[in-house]
Amino acid sequence: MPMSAKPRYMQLKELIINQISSGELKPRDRVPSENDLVGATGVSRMTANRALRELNNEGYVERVAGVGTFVADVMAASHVLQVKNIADEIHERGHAHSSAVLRQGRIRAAGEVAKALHCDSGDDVFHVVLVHYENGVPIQLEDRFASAVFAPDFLQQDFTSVTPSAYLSAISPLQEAEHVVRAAMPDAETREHLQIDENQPCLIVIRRTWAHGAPVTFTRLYHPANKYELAGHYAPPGTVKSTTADTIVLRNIK
Amino acid sequence: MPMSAKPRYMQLKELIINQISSGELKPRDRVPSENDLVGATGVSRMTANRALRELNNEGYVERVAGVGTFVADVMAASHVLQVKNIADEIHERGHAHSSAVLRQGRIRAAGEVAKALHCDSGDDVFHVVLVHYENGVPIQLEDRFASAVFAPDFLQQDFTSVTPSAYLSAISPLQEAEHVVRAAMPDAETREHLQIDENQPCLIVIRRTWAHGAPVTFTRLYHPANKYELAGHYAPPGTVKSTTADTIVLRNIK
DNA sequence: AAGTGGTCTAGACCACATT
DNA sequence: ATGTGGTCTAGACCACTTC
Repeated sequence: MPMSAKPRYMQLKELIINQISSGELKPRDRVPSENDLVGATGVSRMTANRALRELNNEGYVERVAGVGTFVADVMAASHVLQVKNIADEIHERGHAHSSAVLRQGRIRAAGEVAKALHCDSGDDVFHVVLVHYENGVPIQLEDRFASAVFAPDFLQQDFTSVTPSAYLSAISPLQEAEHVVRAAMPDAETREHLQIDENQPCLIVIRRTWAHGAPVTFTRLYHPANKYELAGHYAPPGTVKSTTADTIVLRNIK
Repeated sequence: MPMSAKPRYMQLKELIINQISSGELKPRDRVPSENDLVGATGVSRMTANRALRELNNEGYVERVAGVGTFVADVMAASHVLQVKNIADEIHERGHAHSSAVLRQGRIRAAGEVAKALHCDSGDDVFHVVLVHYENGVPIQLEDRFASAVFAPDFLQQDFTSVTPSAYLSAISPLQEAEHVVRAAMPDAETREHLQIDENQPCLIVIRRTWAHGAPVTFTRLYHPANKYELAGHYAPPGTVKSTTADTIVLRNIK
């Protein structure tokens, strides 16, 4: 009965998306099979198939023939503009990653930070500053704020072994991301931490991520402009099946 | 008869993609309807429907209920990392766009340019340099090289009325794009053209686009870093139906 | 053997555009 | 009136994994 405004496959999709968004279904959880949906909702199998197939194409779930359908892992994986872990990027280049934590604590949100995280000035948020090294060369200063309610164990983490990005991704899949890329001259402190040459700018990536409809992290990433650049490649869908979104990664210049 | 390696809907998709890639089907051309495919290939309508529906999701075609299916316009439109026309961006902000052509001619490809366009050193390529102004303020220096075989009328265009980007998009839909974002100090000439303050870096976007499997343009875009930034937003598929890829636009700071 | 996803069929009804 | 896409059904066969 296509009386209802929305088609049935769409209703099924929204049903499952809501369960994922609310946390009712967590990453790696099993999603109702096509036959489950047929039995539970009375649709035909083709309709259930379309719902799950589209959720798969959109990155919400993973399907394995003969096994089942599962909530997509970690995050909408390669979807969110390749929010790749800096440590993974470095390891993929065959280099050694290390990092130093300059600060890890609690801070009162104010101004830009409060605005970015949708909280009131004076609210407690977590704050971590660390420098990432590639083969001992500093390549990124990470200045990150995280909502306290979202990541209660934030202060107990050892961010030299698991990056903040990896830790936060493990807590909950990110659902939305906002990026800003800027160029600017570094201040004295940044220049020292990144060992930036005199008169060299830095490339700044500002990122905000959402989970469950609310912003959870606000991060500023500073990179020495003469050593690193952002690279992105887009190929038409279908040629590569892995992702529908563009991928952008930080890479060495030259 | 699912004897063939590839599923039939996939074969149909590839058939149509090939016709688009080869230029046999041009933007706005009518694509065979579902019933056409049923009659021509003997598949069921559901199979033809899936092929065309997926091509639509992937941006190759546009479908209009009651009318027909057509090759997607201009380019995989919003797909290629929102390769938006700078003039359109400025107009969307309600501002006035103007531009000045500094150079428009033929040049022998060499070094980086030859490599980027996959042609031999010494081959002729077109070269245009122009400055774009927003309300009279210079915001972008465009340094563009275009394959001569791809755009034979390049030298006859008036790029102050139609930007090179718009002109090239109209010739053929772009199929692949590569971006690099860097920060660097401008050289003296660039600083003068963009009226960049002393000691201010610029944000550089380097873009290469493909059509029909070969690179056709290679462009360097320089922006005053204290006035402009790149902003991108990613929302999960399904929430917004327009595009599956991220969108990144140049925008004012503050 | 049972369950899963992957695909395909041959019908069907609908809302909508064009003619 | 015809053709279009949009959706849905109730079956079917297959390859695969798990038990």
